[in-house]
Amino acid sequence: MARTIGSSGAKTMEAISSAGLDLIFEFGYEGMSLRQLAARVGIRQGSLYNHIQSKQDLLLHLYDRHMRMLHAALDTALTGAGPPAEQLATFVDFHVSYHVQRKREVFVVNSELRSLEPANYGRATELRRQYERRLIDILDGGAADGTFEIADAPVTAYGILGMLSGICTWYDPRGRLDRAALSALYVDMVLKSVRAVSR
Amino acid sequence: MARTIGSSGAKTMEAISSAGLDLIFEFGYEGMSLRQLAARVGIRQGSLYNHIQSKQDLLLHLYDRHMRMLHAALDTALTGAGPPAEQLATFVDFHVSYHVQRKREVFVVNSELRSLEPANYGRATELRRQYERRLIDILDGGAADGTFEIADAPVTAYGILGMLSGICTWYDPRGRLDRAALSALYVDMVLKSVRAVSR
DNA sequence: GCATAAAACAATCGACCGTTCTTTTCTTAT
DNA sequence: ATAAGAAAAGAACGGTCGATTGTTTTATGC
Repeated sequence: MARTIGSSGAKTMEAISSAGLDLIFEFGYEGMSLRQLAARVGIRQGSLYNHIQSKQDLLLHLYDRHMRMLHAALDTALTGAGPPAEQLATFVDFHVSYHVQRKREVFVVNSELRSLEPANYGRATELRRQYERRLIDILDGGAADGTFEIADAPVTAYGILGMLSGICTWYDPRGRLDRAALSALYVDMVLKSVRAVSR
Repeated sequence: MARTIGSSGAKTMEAISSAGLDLIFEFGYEGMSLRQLAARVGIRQGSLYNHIQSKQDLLLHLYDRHMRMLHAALDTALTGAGPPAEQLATFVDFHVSYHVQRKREVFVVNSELRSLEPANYGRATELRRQYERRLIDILDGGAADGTFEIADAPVTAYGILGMLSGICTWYDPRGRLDRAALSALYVDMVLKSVRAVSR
């Protein structure tokens, strides 16, 4: 026996990415073994190397894919947003929704940065820095026209992002709050925290 | 050669805990090897087992030690705090200060929970739940007497804790803000976010 | 100062790690 | 129909892992 009926490269790579995300979410990058991953995909461990160059390469692939999606989705969400308060509300709503829908991706990206090798780490943090920059710019804009009261835009941004990013560590879709209620709650909190007039 | 001059059980265990914290902070629990740890402590790897039962036991030890300190320190900080707004301000100030001073402990505890075996995991999350409970109670108190406007106390608490706990992932003591300034900024943000009258 | 316990050593275990290589089978374009 | 290439199986590799054992050395209480 060797190659099984119906196998296809693209589908297998997608299965590897998806299962890899699950396993890293559950056990961490170091804690996941390629044998585990192969077993879950339904192939032998050696066969993984028809699709990835190395374990590190898989992590980088997952990271890049996620960050590209995140930036693109944020672009779409912010298109046509008006004054700073509305921009901020839109940003928060987007961020919450994205984190609820993609818990695993976000958690992996936030917690496994340190497992990236130095060369990859630099590029990865730069992508994250760009994302943070988007929020800082919104805060600066609101501070400039007097909408917001902010002591330090970057630190405020880190605080907001920390608050929202924590969601993926505890949110349970079967819980008390649905996505919309959660988003509304956090939009309200954030706007108040920078003393913006609520929409 | 065997036991070295000046060796002492308690001192060695302390060195193991300290070095273990550093290594887990840097490489993660799965990423740290006991050989690495022993080398940093200055003993052979087998000698570690004179002080710990297993690698897992070390992680649990670090977790317990940290949580006990955290609860005790919070008790002290909250002693004699007055009305809800002051309690909340005290809580935030305490939490920020603690996170700044004990970056490594907090990061390890927050990010390596999943590496605890099921039996240990349950007890560990219970300790964390108790800590969250302290904040939820403060929020409930403020909501009851009209000081705070809160949609959902637990979710608000998770938001606040996420915001503050993120500090240990980016804070640099050599940076723009010192501990006091950082604390003041976050106290202000949190109080405003629940629409409490500032002190 | 001697007996006992504590703490370090060296050596080793089996298991598992990421990765490579060869062989076989399936798919697809001609 | 067939050749070519992709994708799988499967065996094997050198290393490293956490953990155990037996021995030797040091510290300490009587």
